[in-house]
Amino acid sequence: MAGSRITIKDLAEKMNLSVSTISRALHDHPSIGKSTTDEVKKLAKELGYFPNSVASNLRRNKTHTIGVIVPRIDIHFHSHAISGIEDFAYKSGYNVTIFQSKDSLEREIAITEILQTKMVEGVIACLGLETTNCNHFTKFKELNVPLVFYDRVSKDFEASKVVIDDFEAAYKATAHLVSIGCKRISHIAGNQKTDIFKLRLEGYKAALNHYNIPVDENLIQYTSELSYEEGVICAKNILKLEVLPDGMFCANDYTAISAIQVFRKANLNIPNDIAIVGFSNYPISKVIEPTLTTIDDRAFEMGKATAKLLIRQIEDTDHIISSETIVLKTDLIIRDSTNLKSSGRIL
Amino acid sequence: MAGSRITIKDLAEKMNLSVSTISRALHDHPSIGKSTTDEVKKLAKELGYFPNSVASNLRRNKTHTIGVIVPRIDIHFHSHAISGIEDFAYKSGYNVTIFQSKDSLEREIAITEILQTKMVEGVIACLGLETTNCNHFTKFKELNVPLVFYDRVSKDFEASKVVIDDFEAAYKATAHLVSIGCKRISHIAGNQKTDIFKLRLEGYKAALNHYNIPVDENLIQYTSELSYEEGVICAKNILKLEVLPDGMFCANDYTAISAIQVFRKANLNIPNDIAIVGFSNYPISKVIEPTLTTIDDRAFEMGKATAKLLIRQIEDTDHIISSETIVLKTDLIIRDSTNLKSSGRIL
DNA sequence: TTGAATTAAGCAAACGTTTGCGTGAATTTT
DNA sequence: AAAATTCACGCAAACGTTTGCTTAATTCAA
Repeated sequence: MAGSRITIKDLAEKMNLSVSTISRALHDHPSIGKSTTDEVKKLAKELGYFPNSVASNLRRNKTHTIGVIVPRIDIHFHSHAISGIEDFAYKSGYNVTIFQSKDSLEREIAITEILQTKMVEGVIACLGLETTNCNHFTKFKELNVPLVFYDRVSKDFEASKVVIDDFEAAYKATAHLVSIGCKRISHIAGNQKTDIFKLRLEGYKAALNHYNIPVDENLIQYTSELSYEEGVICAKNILKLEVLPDGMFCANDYTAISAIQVFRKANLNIPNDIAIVGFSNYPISKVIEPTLTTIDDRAFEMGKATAKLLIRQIEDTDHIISSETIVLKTDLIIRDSTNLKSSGRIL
Repeated sequence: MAGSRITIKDLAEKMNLSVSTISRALHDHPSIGKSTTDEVKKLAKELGYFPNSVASNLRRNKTHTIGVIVPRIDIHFHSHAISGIEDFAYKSGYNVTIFQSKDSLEREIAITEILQTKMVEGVIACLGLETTNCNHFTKFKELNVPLVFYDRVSKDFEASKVVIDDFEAAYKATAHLVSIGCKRISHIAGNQKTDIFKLRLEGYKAALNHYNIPVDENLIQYTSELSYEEGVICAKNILKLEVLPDGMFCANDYTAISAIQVFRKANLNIPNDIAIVGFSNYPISKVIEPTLTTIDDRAFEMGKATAKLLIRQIEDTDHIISSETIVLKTDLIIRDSTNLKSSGRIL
């Protein structure tokens, strides 16, 4: 499509210089005279020359491009992570090419194959739900292209990772419920094929254990996608119990919100009858009524940290780093959904 | 970084064939014998050969890459639009490289310059808030690289565009308020430097005119970013009026929600005291209490339509299309925030 | 049994840069 | 004034593909 793009060759002909001289002049190479350098640049500007980075990439074996694979772009968490990735990458002179796996293993594999052909200098990935093994990522190791996973990572695959401490966050959330006096704490869990949701469940259980509260499987609802709709179903299931819980930790904010609403429609008071903690700090959480206590998952920060780590590995020429795992701190944001009124439950 | 990538040349040497034969065999060129074609492919697979698309791109003058410029990725609307873009592009064999302008004109310009060097085959852009003229996009025209704007477009710049009919949507939203009996309708407006927000204001005014309701500037609140926080301020300003409005059309959902909450805290009933319509159909809108009547802005569809139009133009070899504008229909989604109880206001 | 057509492959240029090496000329050193 | 150094630039290969043009061998038609 490049209509009649000006090339270095054109400049060379116009100036009766060799292409190598032009190239060097444009890069301020010291072996080119100051005056010619200036004239070359001047002419380049006049003619509207701009370099063809594809050619340059080929020759220099560098693309300054990183490939990003996410399940879906339109999920709040990922769009924020991607924003962090793009922002850091841009400032470091890298471009990001984005692919969504749509949680399909097949598509995820196809994407890795595309990335392989594109000479990307690094890859960032967040695993799809269907992904249980990471064999399709080994090619990047073989090719020496740095790879960093974020959020949904594989325990079994040795690679750099950036995660939040889901276990600790869930523990913290559950402990918070205990600390305000909850004795029967329910949990809406995510897909247990995904480590992060497994960890959230484990953190929940660990906190209960620590406070000598028996784990009651009846209080645990499992979902496959943690969708709002699934949350409604889970909450309704909870309502069917003979003895209701007095606290609830949900593996994301959507389910927490649906639970709030189902419970309120059943004339339960949040937090006094059931205190609720979500996970992710979605914008909605500070707007819902009551505002939702939740875990801030640091999506933007995570994206930024991921890009930073990746670029460090790309630019670490002596390949000393083999793999590195960064665990980001989370924050428990306490809001009204766990803010018991003094008139509330007796501790 | 490409450690020891297998190239066509390697295959050629191993098989005592020329590189051109290998290349043709890999592409099922008819002038290569069936048997050699098969053998070449077999060896390619064995050795783990995969093409270097950078080299191929350079030679063929095609990158199958489209560049996307958005203000921010982490805004719900854009993340959905990008999702639509990526999805359609992927299925059509294109990759997307994403940049966020952060609403900075300077950065937007810098991005267009980067894109120019990258041989992208097409560009999709949503203008940043600071962008008032589009001179930095003319280079794409000159280079014959197709360009499609979406959502925030420039009236003065001739190019393909995909938009929703903001005027009609705003008109529809306002008319809906009138239809349920509102007589004093307020508006929270967006940045008037941006066409879409101007159109929303105009649609609002047009509907009032049509129903012979005088436009009262006191009822119109202007914001610069339509943020939640600005919405709170606007709503509080409205509360200071001597005569309160009985309806309100907000240029986005965030401000609508903040208004709902401010009004409720002031002991006003939504919708009976003030009925409220938002804009964009953010996920939060169907979850807030009361659920919010709003305009569905078709973000995903818009992204998809944009990518479709762009790719059509890329592949339209005889460059017949000069520019095309697609206007997407919007839907008014009626929910509780305008669902007057029969016990409500007397019509 | 020729000549023509077909088949299967190779040669080499091209895409636009970058870069190691080479080379005269100008400048400096001794 | 000769030698050494520096300066400013050119030559040509290279990055990995693709592709127009040839070419040699085979097959076919008459």
